[in-house]
Amino acid sequence: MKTRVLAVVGPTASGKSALAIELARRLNGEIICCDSMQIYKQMNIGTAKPDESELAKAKHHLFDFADPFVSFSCADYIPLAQAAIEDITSRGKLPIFCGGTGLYIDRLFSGSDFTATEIDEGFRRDMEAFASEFGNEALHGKLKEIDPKSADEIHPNNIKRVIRALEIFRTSGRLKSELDAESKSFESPYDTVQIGLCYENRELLYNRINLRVDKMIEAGLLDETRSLLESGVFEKNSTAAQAIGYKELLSYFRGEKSLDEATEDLKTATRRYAKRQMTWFNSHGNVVWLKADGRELSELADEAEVIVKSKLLS
RNA sequence: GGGGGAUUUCCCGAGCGGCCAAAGGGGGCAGACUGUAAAUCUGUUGUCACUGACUUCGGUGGUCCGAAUCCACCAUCCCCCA
Repeated sequence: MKTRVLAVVGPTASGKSALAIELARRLNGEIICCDSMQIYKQMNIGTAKPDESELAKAKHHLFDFADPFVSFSCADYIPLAQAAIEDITSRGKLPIFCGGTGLYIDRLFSGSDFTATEIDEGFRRDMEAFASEFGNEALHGKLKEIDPKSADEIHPNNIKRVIRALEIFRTSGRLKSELDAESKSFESPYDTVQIGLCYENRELLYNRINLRVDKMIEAGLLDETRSLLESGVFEKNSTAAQAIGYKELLSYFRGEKSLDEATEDLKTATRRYAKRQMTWFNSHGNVVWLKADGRELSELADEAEVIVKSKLLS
């Protein structure tokens, strides 16, 4: 019998955290972060990490532990998440993933492993240089020679992915298209259910986002950004430096924009991110959607509880 | 009171007589995604009976075969002199 795992997914600001906590309470579960930014230390307000009172309501894993100066990736995440599942399950509890990083959940749930391939920073830099000198098409041409199938699926302008495909061949001697095909045949080691929060009326979600950003500013996002800025994280090309919430405020600190303008940029970036998440979750995994428009947490939790009990815990 | 400049499609902003439904960017909408994923990338964005037609470039009139582009007047905004 496979290990049962639950996930609460959906776009940013949709109310995932609160629902996950409530479900943890009702179903004897513990929460595991599947958010690529909430894992970092020193990034609290901007990533909307659960606060003290929320942390007190349920046991949380994989939040607030990574060093923002060290790049962290999906491949680093998977073994940690697997260990967390094992730990929680061994104590007779239900692991509940909560977060909006679709790729992490997708790879974890499908039993992917990245151990066959590696990263090669130097190679990446060389390829970037090649692309800027000879053009994206030329770089794409290299991939076409060794792995035409992948080349066909990756747009020439998406340099990062073209480079990764080349990197896979360089570090493992295997083709990305081949590895992808293999991974599709893996059987998931878990029995999973993904509960997604969606808003039929997009404006409602966007309002929540706008409001949350305002609250973040009130809660001291500027100070948090300033200290991260002073620490030098944003000069590093790390994953953490990409977090929405800080980089948009940088133009304010540099005196290029007013606080209002920078705040607007932050809201816009967050809304666009939410849209990308919706696109992802709509086409990955079998998400059971819960309409969240104007509904109380208890109501959503009731519905989610029924779904989980029938689909996962029966 | 006198002189000069501006007004472009949701926003910013090019265009300065035909090749303009109008560059480019932003935003919106849709999509992709297997080691940076809160990242990266793609498509689309006046209307319709959509390989064509129709309505748009502050307003009204005019010049011209033809105008967002030229002229006149009006409106609004900005700058300089008083």
